[in-house]
Amino acid sequence: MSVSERKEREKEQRRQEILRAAKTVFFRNGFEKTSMEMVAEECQLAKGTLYLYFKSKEELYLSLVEDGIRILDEMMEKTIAKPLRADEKLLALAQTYFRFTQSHNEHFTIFKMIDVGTLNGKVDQEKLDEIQRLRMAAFERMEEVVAEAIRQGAFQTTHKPREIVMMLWAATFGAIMMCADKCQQLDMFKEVHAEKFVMRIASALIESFRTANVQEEPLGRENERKRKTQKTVEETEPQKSF
Amino acid sequence: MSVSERKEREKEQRRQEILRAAKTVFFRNGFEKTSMEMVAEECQLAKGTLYLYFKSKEELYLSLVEDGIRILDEMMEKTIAKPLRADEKLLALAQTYFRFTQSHNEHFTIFKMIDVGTLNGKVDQEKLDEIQRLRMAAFERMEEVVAEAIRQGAFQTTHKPREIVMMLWAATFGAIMMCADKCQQLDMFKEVHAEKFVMRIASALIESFRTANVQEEPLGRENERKRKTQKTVEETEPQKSF
Amino acid sequence: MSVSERKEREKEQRRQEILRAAKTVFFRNGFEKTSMEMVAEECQLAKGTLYLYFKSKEELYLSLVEDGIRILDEMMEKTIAKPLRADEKLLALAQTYFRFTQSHNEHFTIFKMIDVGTLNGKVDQEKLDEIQRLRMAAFERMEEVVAEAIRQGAFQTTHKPREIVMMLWAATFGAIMMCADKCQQLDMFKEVHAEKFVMRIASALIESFRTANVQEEPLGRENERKRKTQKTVEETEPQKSF
Amino acid sequence: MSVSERKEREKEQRRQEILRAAKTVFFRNGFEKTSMEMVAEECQLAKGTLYLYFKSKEELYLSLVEDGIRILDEMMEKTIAKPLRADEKLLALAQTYFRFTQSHNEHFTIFKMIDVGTLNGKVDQEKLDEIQRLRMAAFERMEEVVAEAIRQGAFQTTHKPREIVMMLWAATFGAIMMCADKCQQLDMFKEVHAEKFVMRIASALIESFRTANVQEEPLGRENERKRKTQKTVEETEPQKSF
DNA sequence: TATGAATGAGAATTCATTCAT
DNA sequence: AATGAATGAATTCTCATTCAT
Repeated sequence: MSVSERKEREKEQRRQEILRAAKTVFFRNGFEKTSMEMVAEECQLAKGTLYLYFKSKEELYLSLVEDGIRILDEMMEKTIAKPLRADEKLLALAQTYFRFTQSHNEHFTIFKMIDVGTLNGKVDQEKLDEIQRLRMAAFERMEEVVAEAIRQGAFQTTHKPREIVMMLWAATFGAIMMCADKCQQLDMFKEVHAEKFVMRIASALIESFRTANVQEEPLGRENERKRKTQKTVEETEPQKSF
Repeated sequence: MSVSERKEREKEQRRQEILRAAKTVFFRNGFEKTSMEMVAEECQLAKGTLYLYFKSKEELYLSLVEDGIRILDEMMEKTIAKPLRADEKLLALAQTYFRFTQSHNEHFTIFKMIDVGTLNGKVDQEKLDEIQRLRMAAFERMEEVVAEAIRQGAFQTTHKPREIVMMLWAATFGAIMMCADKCQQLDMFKEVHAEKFVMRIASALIESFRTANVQEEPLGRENERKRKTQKTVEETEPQKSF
Repeated sequence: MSVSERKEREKEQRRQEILRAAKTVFFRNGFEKTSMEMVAEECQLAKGTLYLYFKSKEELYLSLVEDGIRILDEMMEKTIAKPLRADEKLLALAQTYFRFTQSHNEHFTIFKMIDVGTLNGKVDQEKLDEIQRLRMAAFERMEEVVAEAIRQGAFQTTHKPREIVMMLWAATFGAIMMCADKCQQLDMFKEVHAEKFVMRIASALIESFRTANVQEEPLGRENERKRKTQKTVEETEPQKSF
Repeated sequence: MSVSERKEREKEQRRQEILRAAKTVFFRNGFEKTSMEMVAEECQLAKGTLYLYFKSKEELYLSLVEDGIRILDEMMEKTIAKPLRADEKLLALAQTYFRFTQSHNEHFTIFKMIDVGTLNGKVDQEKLDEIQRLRMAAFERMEEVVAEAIRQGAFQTTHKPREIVMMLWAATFGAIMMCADKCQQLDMFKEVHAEKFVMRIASALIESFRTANVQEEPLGRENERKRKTQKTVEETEPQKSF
């Protein structure tokens, strides 16, 4: 037993070492400009060995994405566990997302490299599903927090919890992207204090949930077809309010 | 004259035809996974012909980006020209951005695919500068609108106009990204009415600018170093408010 | 008549202009690295036009070679016409060859670019023959000079005139090549006075023809087969004299 | 050890096999007209494999040149080691050069095909330097032989040893070139016994070194500028003697 | 006659993946 | 399990030549 256990452990270590190397070089060069040869060199293994641990370059990439998501997930879990009010937690979660992109810049940069969708057919569907599941789980946890905030009366909004999470997530993501290096970053964004910037957007949104907006209506697209036909002002002219 | 004019026009048409084909296939496969061969096939020309109109694959790609930015720029200009109040214009601009991403989905998708690093040294710096200039110009126009809103007393915020534009832009971008097809889109986003979603986020932000937030401080990073040393709660713990 | 004459003249001028342009760019870039496009640009004509005057890139090249040979031929003719003793003329001819390579460096460099033999099948055999004929003619004229030198008693050698010309030509050619730029020139040759160097070699050889060398035997290979079989020392060991 | 040794040996053999194939096809077609595909076919390997052994087509070519020079160098070394008088050795060296061009015709032909410009920037400067060094070394060894001949009183010439080597080398090279197959060889040269021809020229030159030529002056170009200005007869008119 | 747009057959090189050892 | 040599399809780009105008 002890022998096979050690072997198992060593195998896992090797796998981790490959992932580390891949993270380094993918981050440095991007997905397409990184060759398996480069990964092999970085971790001092032979090219062929990589294929004992990962079925393809795509699968290696996807494993990194998975790792990154797990890390983010754990960070968010810890934040949720903190003794804060529900509405405070939401802001803290935005901060957590931002801090993840800073402390795990490689992982975040790697996320952005390719659309996971492109990998369809090149990797186990199973693995893609697992990632989708992980991301959903994070969302659901956040929904819980929002639901609590509503129960506690912190939010008066008529939006559903899920919608609130989506809005918060989207805005936070946009803020982070704009500040991220390695993007087609506009000069002006180089000068802002990234964390403050992200937090300001997130808290502005959260603030807006505290007071009910009477014009709020569901964000769903159920009645979309009908609307299309009647061509309301709303679709052709800017909406002046909600 | 007439002959050379016609030739000129035909040449421009051919160029446009290549751009159309390129847009189609770059949109479908992304930059790296698209070969010049594929573009050539799409527009029924020989591979070599493409090089009569574009110096390299990178330049062809960048021309698409440039076109897209010009289109967006024009759309935004028209919105700004509308007889609306300044604060209404800001919302209308967010909508314009969104509508651009819908009606010119290929262009928008192509924006996102760009990895600036790939283009370095392969494209005229001139062209890159021109694009940067266009993007800056759009921002500056939006700043004007914000400045007007402040002058009109619609916004009480102490933020500088530029900061407001950045926040609005970032949030809108994030919202659009989350709803965009080709992203690692989460299932839940498939179910929202994209335009409403984007507009809701934008208007929530705009709303927050109407009332001064007393805790507001500049977003710049000037005093970053000092802060680093004194390690305030703000940097290690989630901020509870602004 | 006058009209067709003018046309004829213009056509010839155009041809010359193309040749001039080709000479310039072939010299600058070499045969392979020169494209017809470059030639066209240099002479401000369209690519297609070049093919009205020259059947192919190879034929254009060969025409340059032909021109060069004609120039050299004329220069040699003038030298031969000078009122010098026959043996002096031979030295003068070596000098003429050298001076041709200096004053018509482009032509000479172009000579060396490709083996004329490689053009077989890519150009009119006729043209190849014409070039061969021109080169032979030059040789025959030199033979005449040598024959005269022998008749005048300047040379005591038992070599046939043709052999003497060949030796002189070969040595002169070698000397010029060694001093030529654009070759894989050894450093040391950069420091010699090229003309003196060439002339010294030529005159050393000419000097050697003044006195009969008793061991001289014909340079022909008639009896080669026989020799091969008997394997003399001469073939395996260095010959100590002739 | 034995395993890795065998692998090492096999790898070297493969390298040699590629070099052999490359020699064959480069010899047949020249550098530009040979494609890596052709080399690959000749040695029954895949195109990509060539790049495991040679960084580029240029490097493969240069390796052949290097090999050739090494072979010639060894042959010359053996000749120099022979128990001959210094002046006899010089003749023997010319013969050695000639014999190299016969027994290693491919290598010699490949020498001539090289257009150094093509290799610039595509090959390790180191390798180019090594080749330059090898060629210089050969020259220096020959200089030694000449210096000895002078010490032994065989040569009365006032030329410096280096100049003598250069003259001998240039003339021998010219003679060999004229007889070489793949050149724009004149018909008449097909009929001479190449070795005799080469040797005759070399020995004529060597003979001329035995007796001092009173008019000898240094071949250097130190005082070139002065001469340019005073425009002596020597520069415009053929020199009648030395 | 002159043009120059279009062609399409290559060229060099890269690299994910396989497989014999 | 680990290796790394070998593969060969794919990619970008070039250019001599043709041909409709």
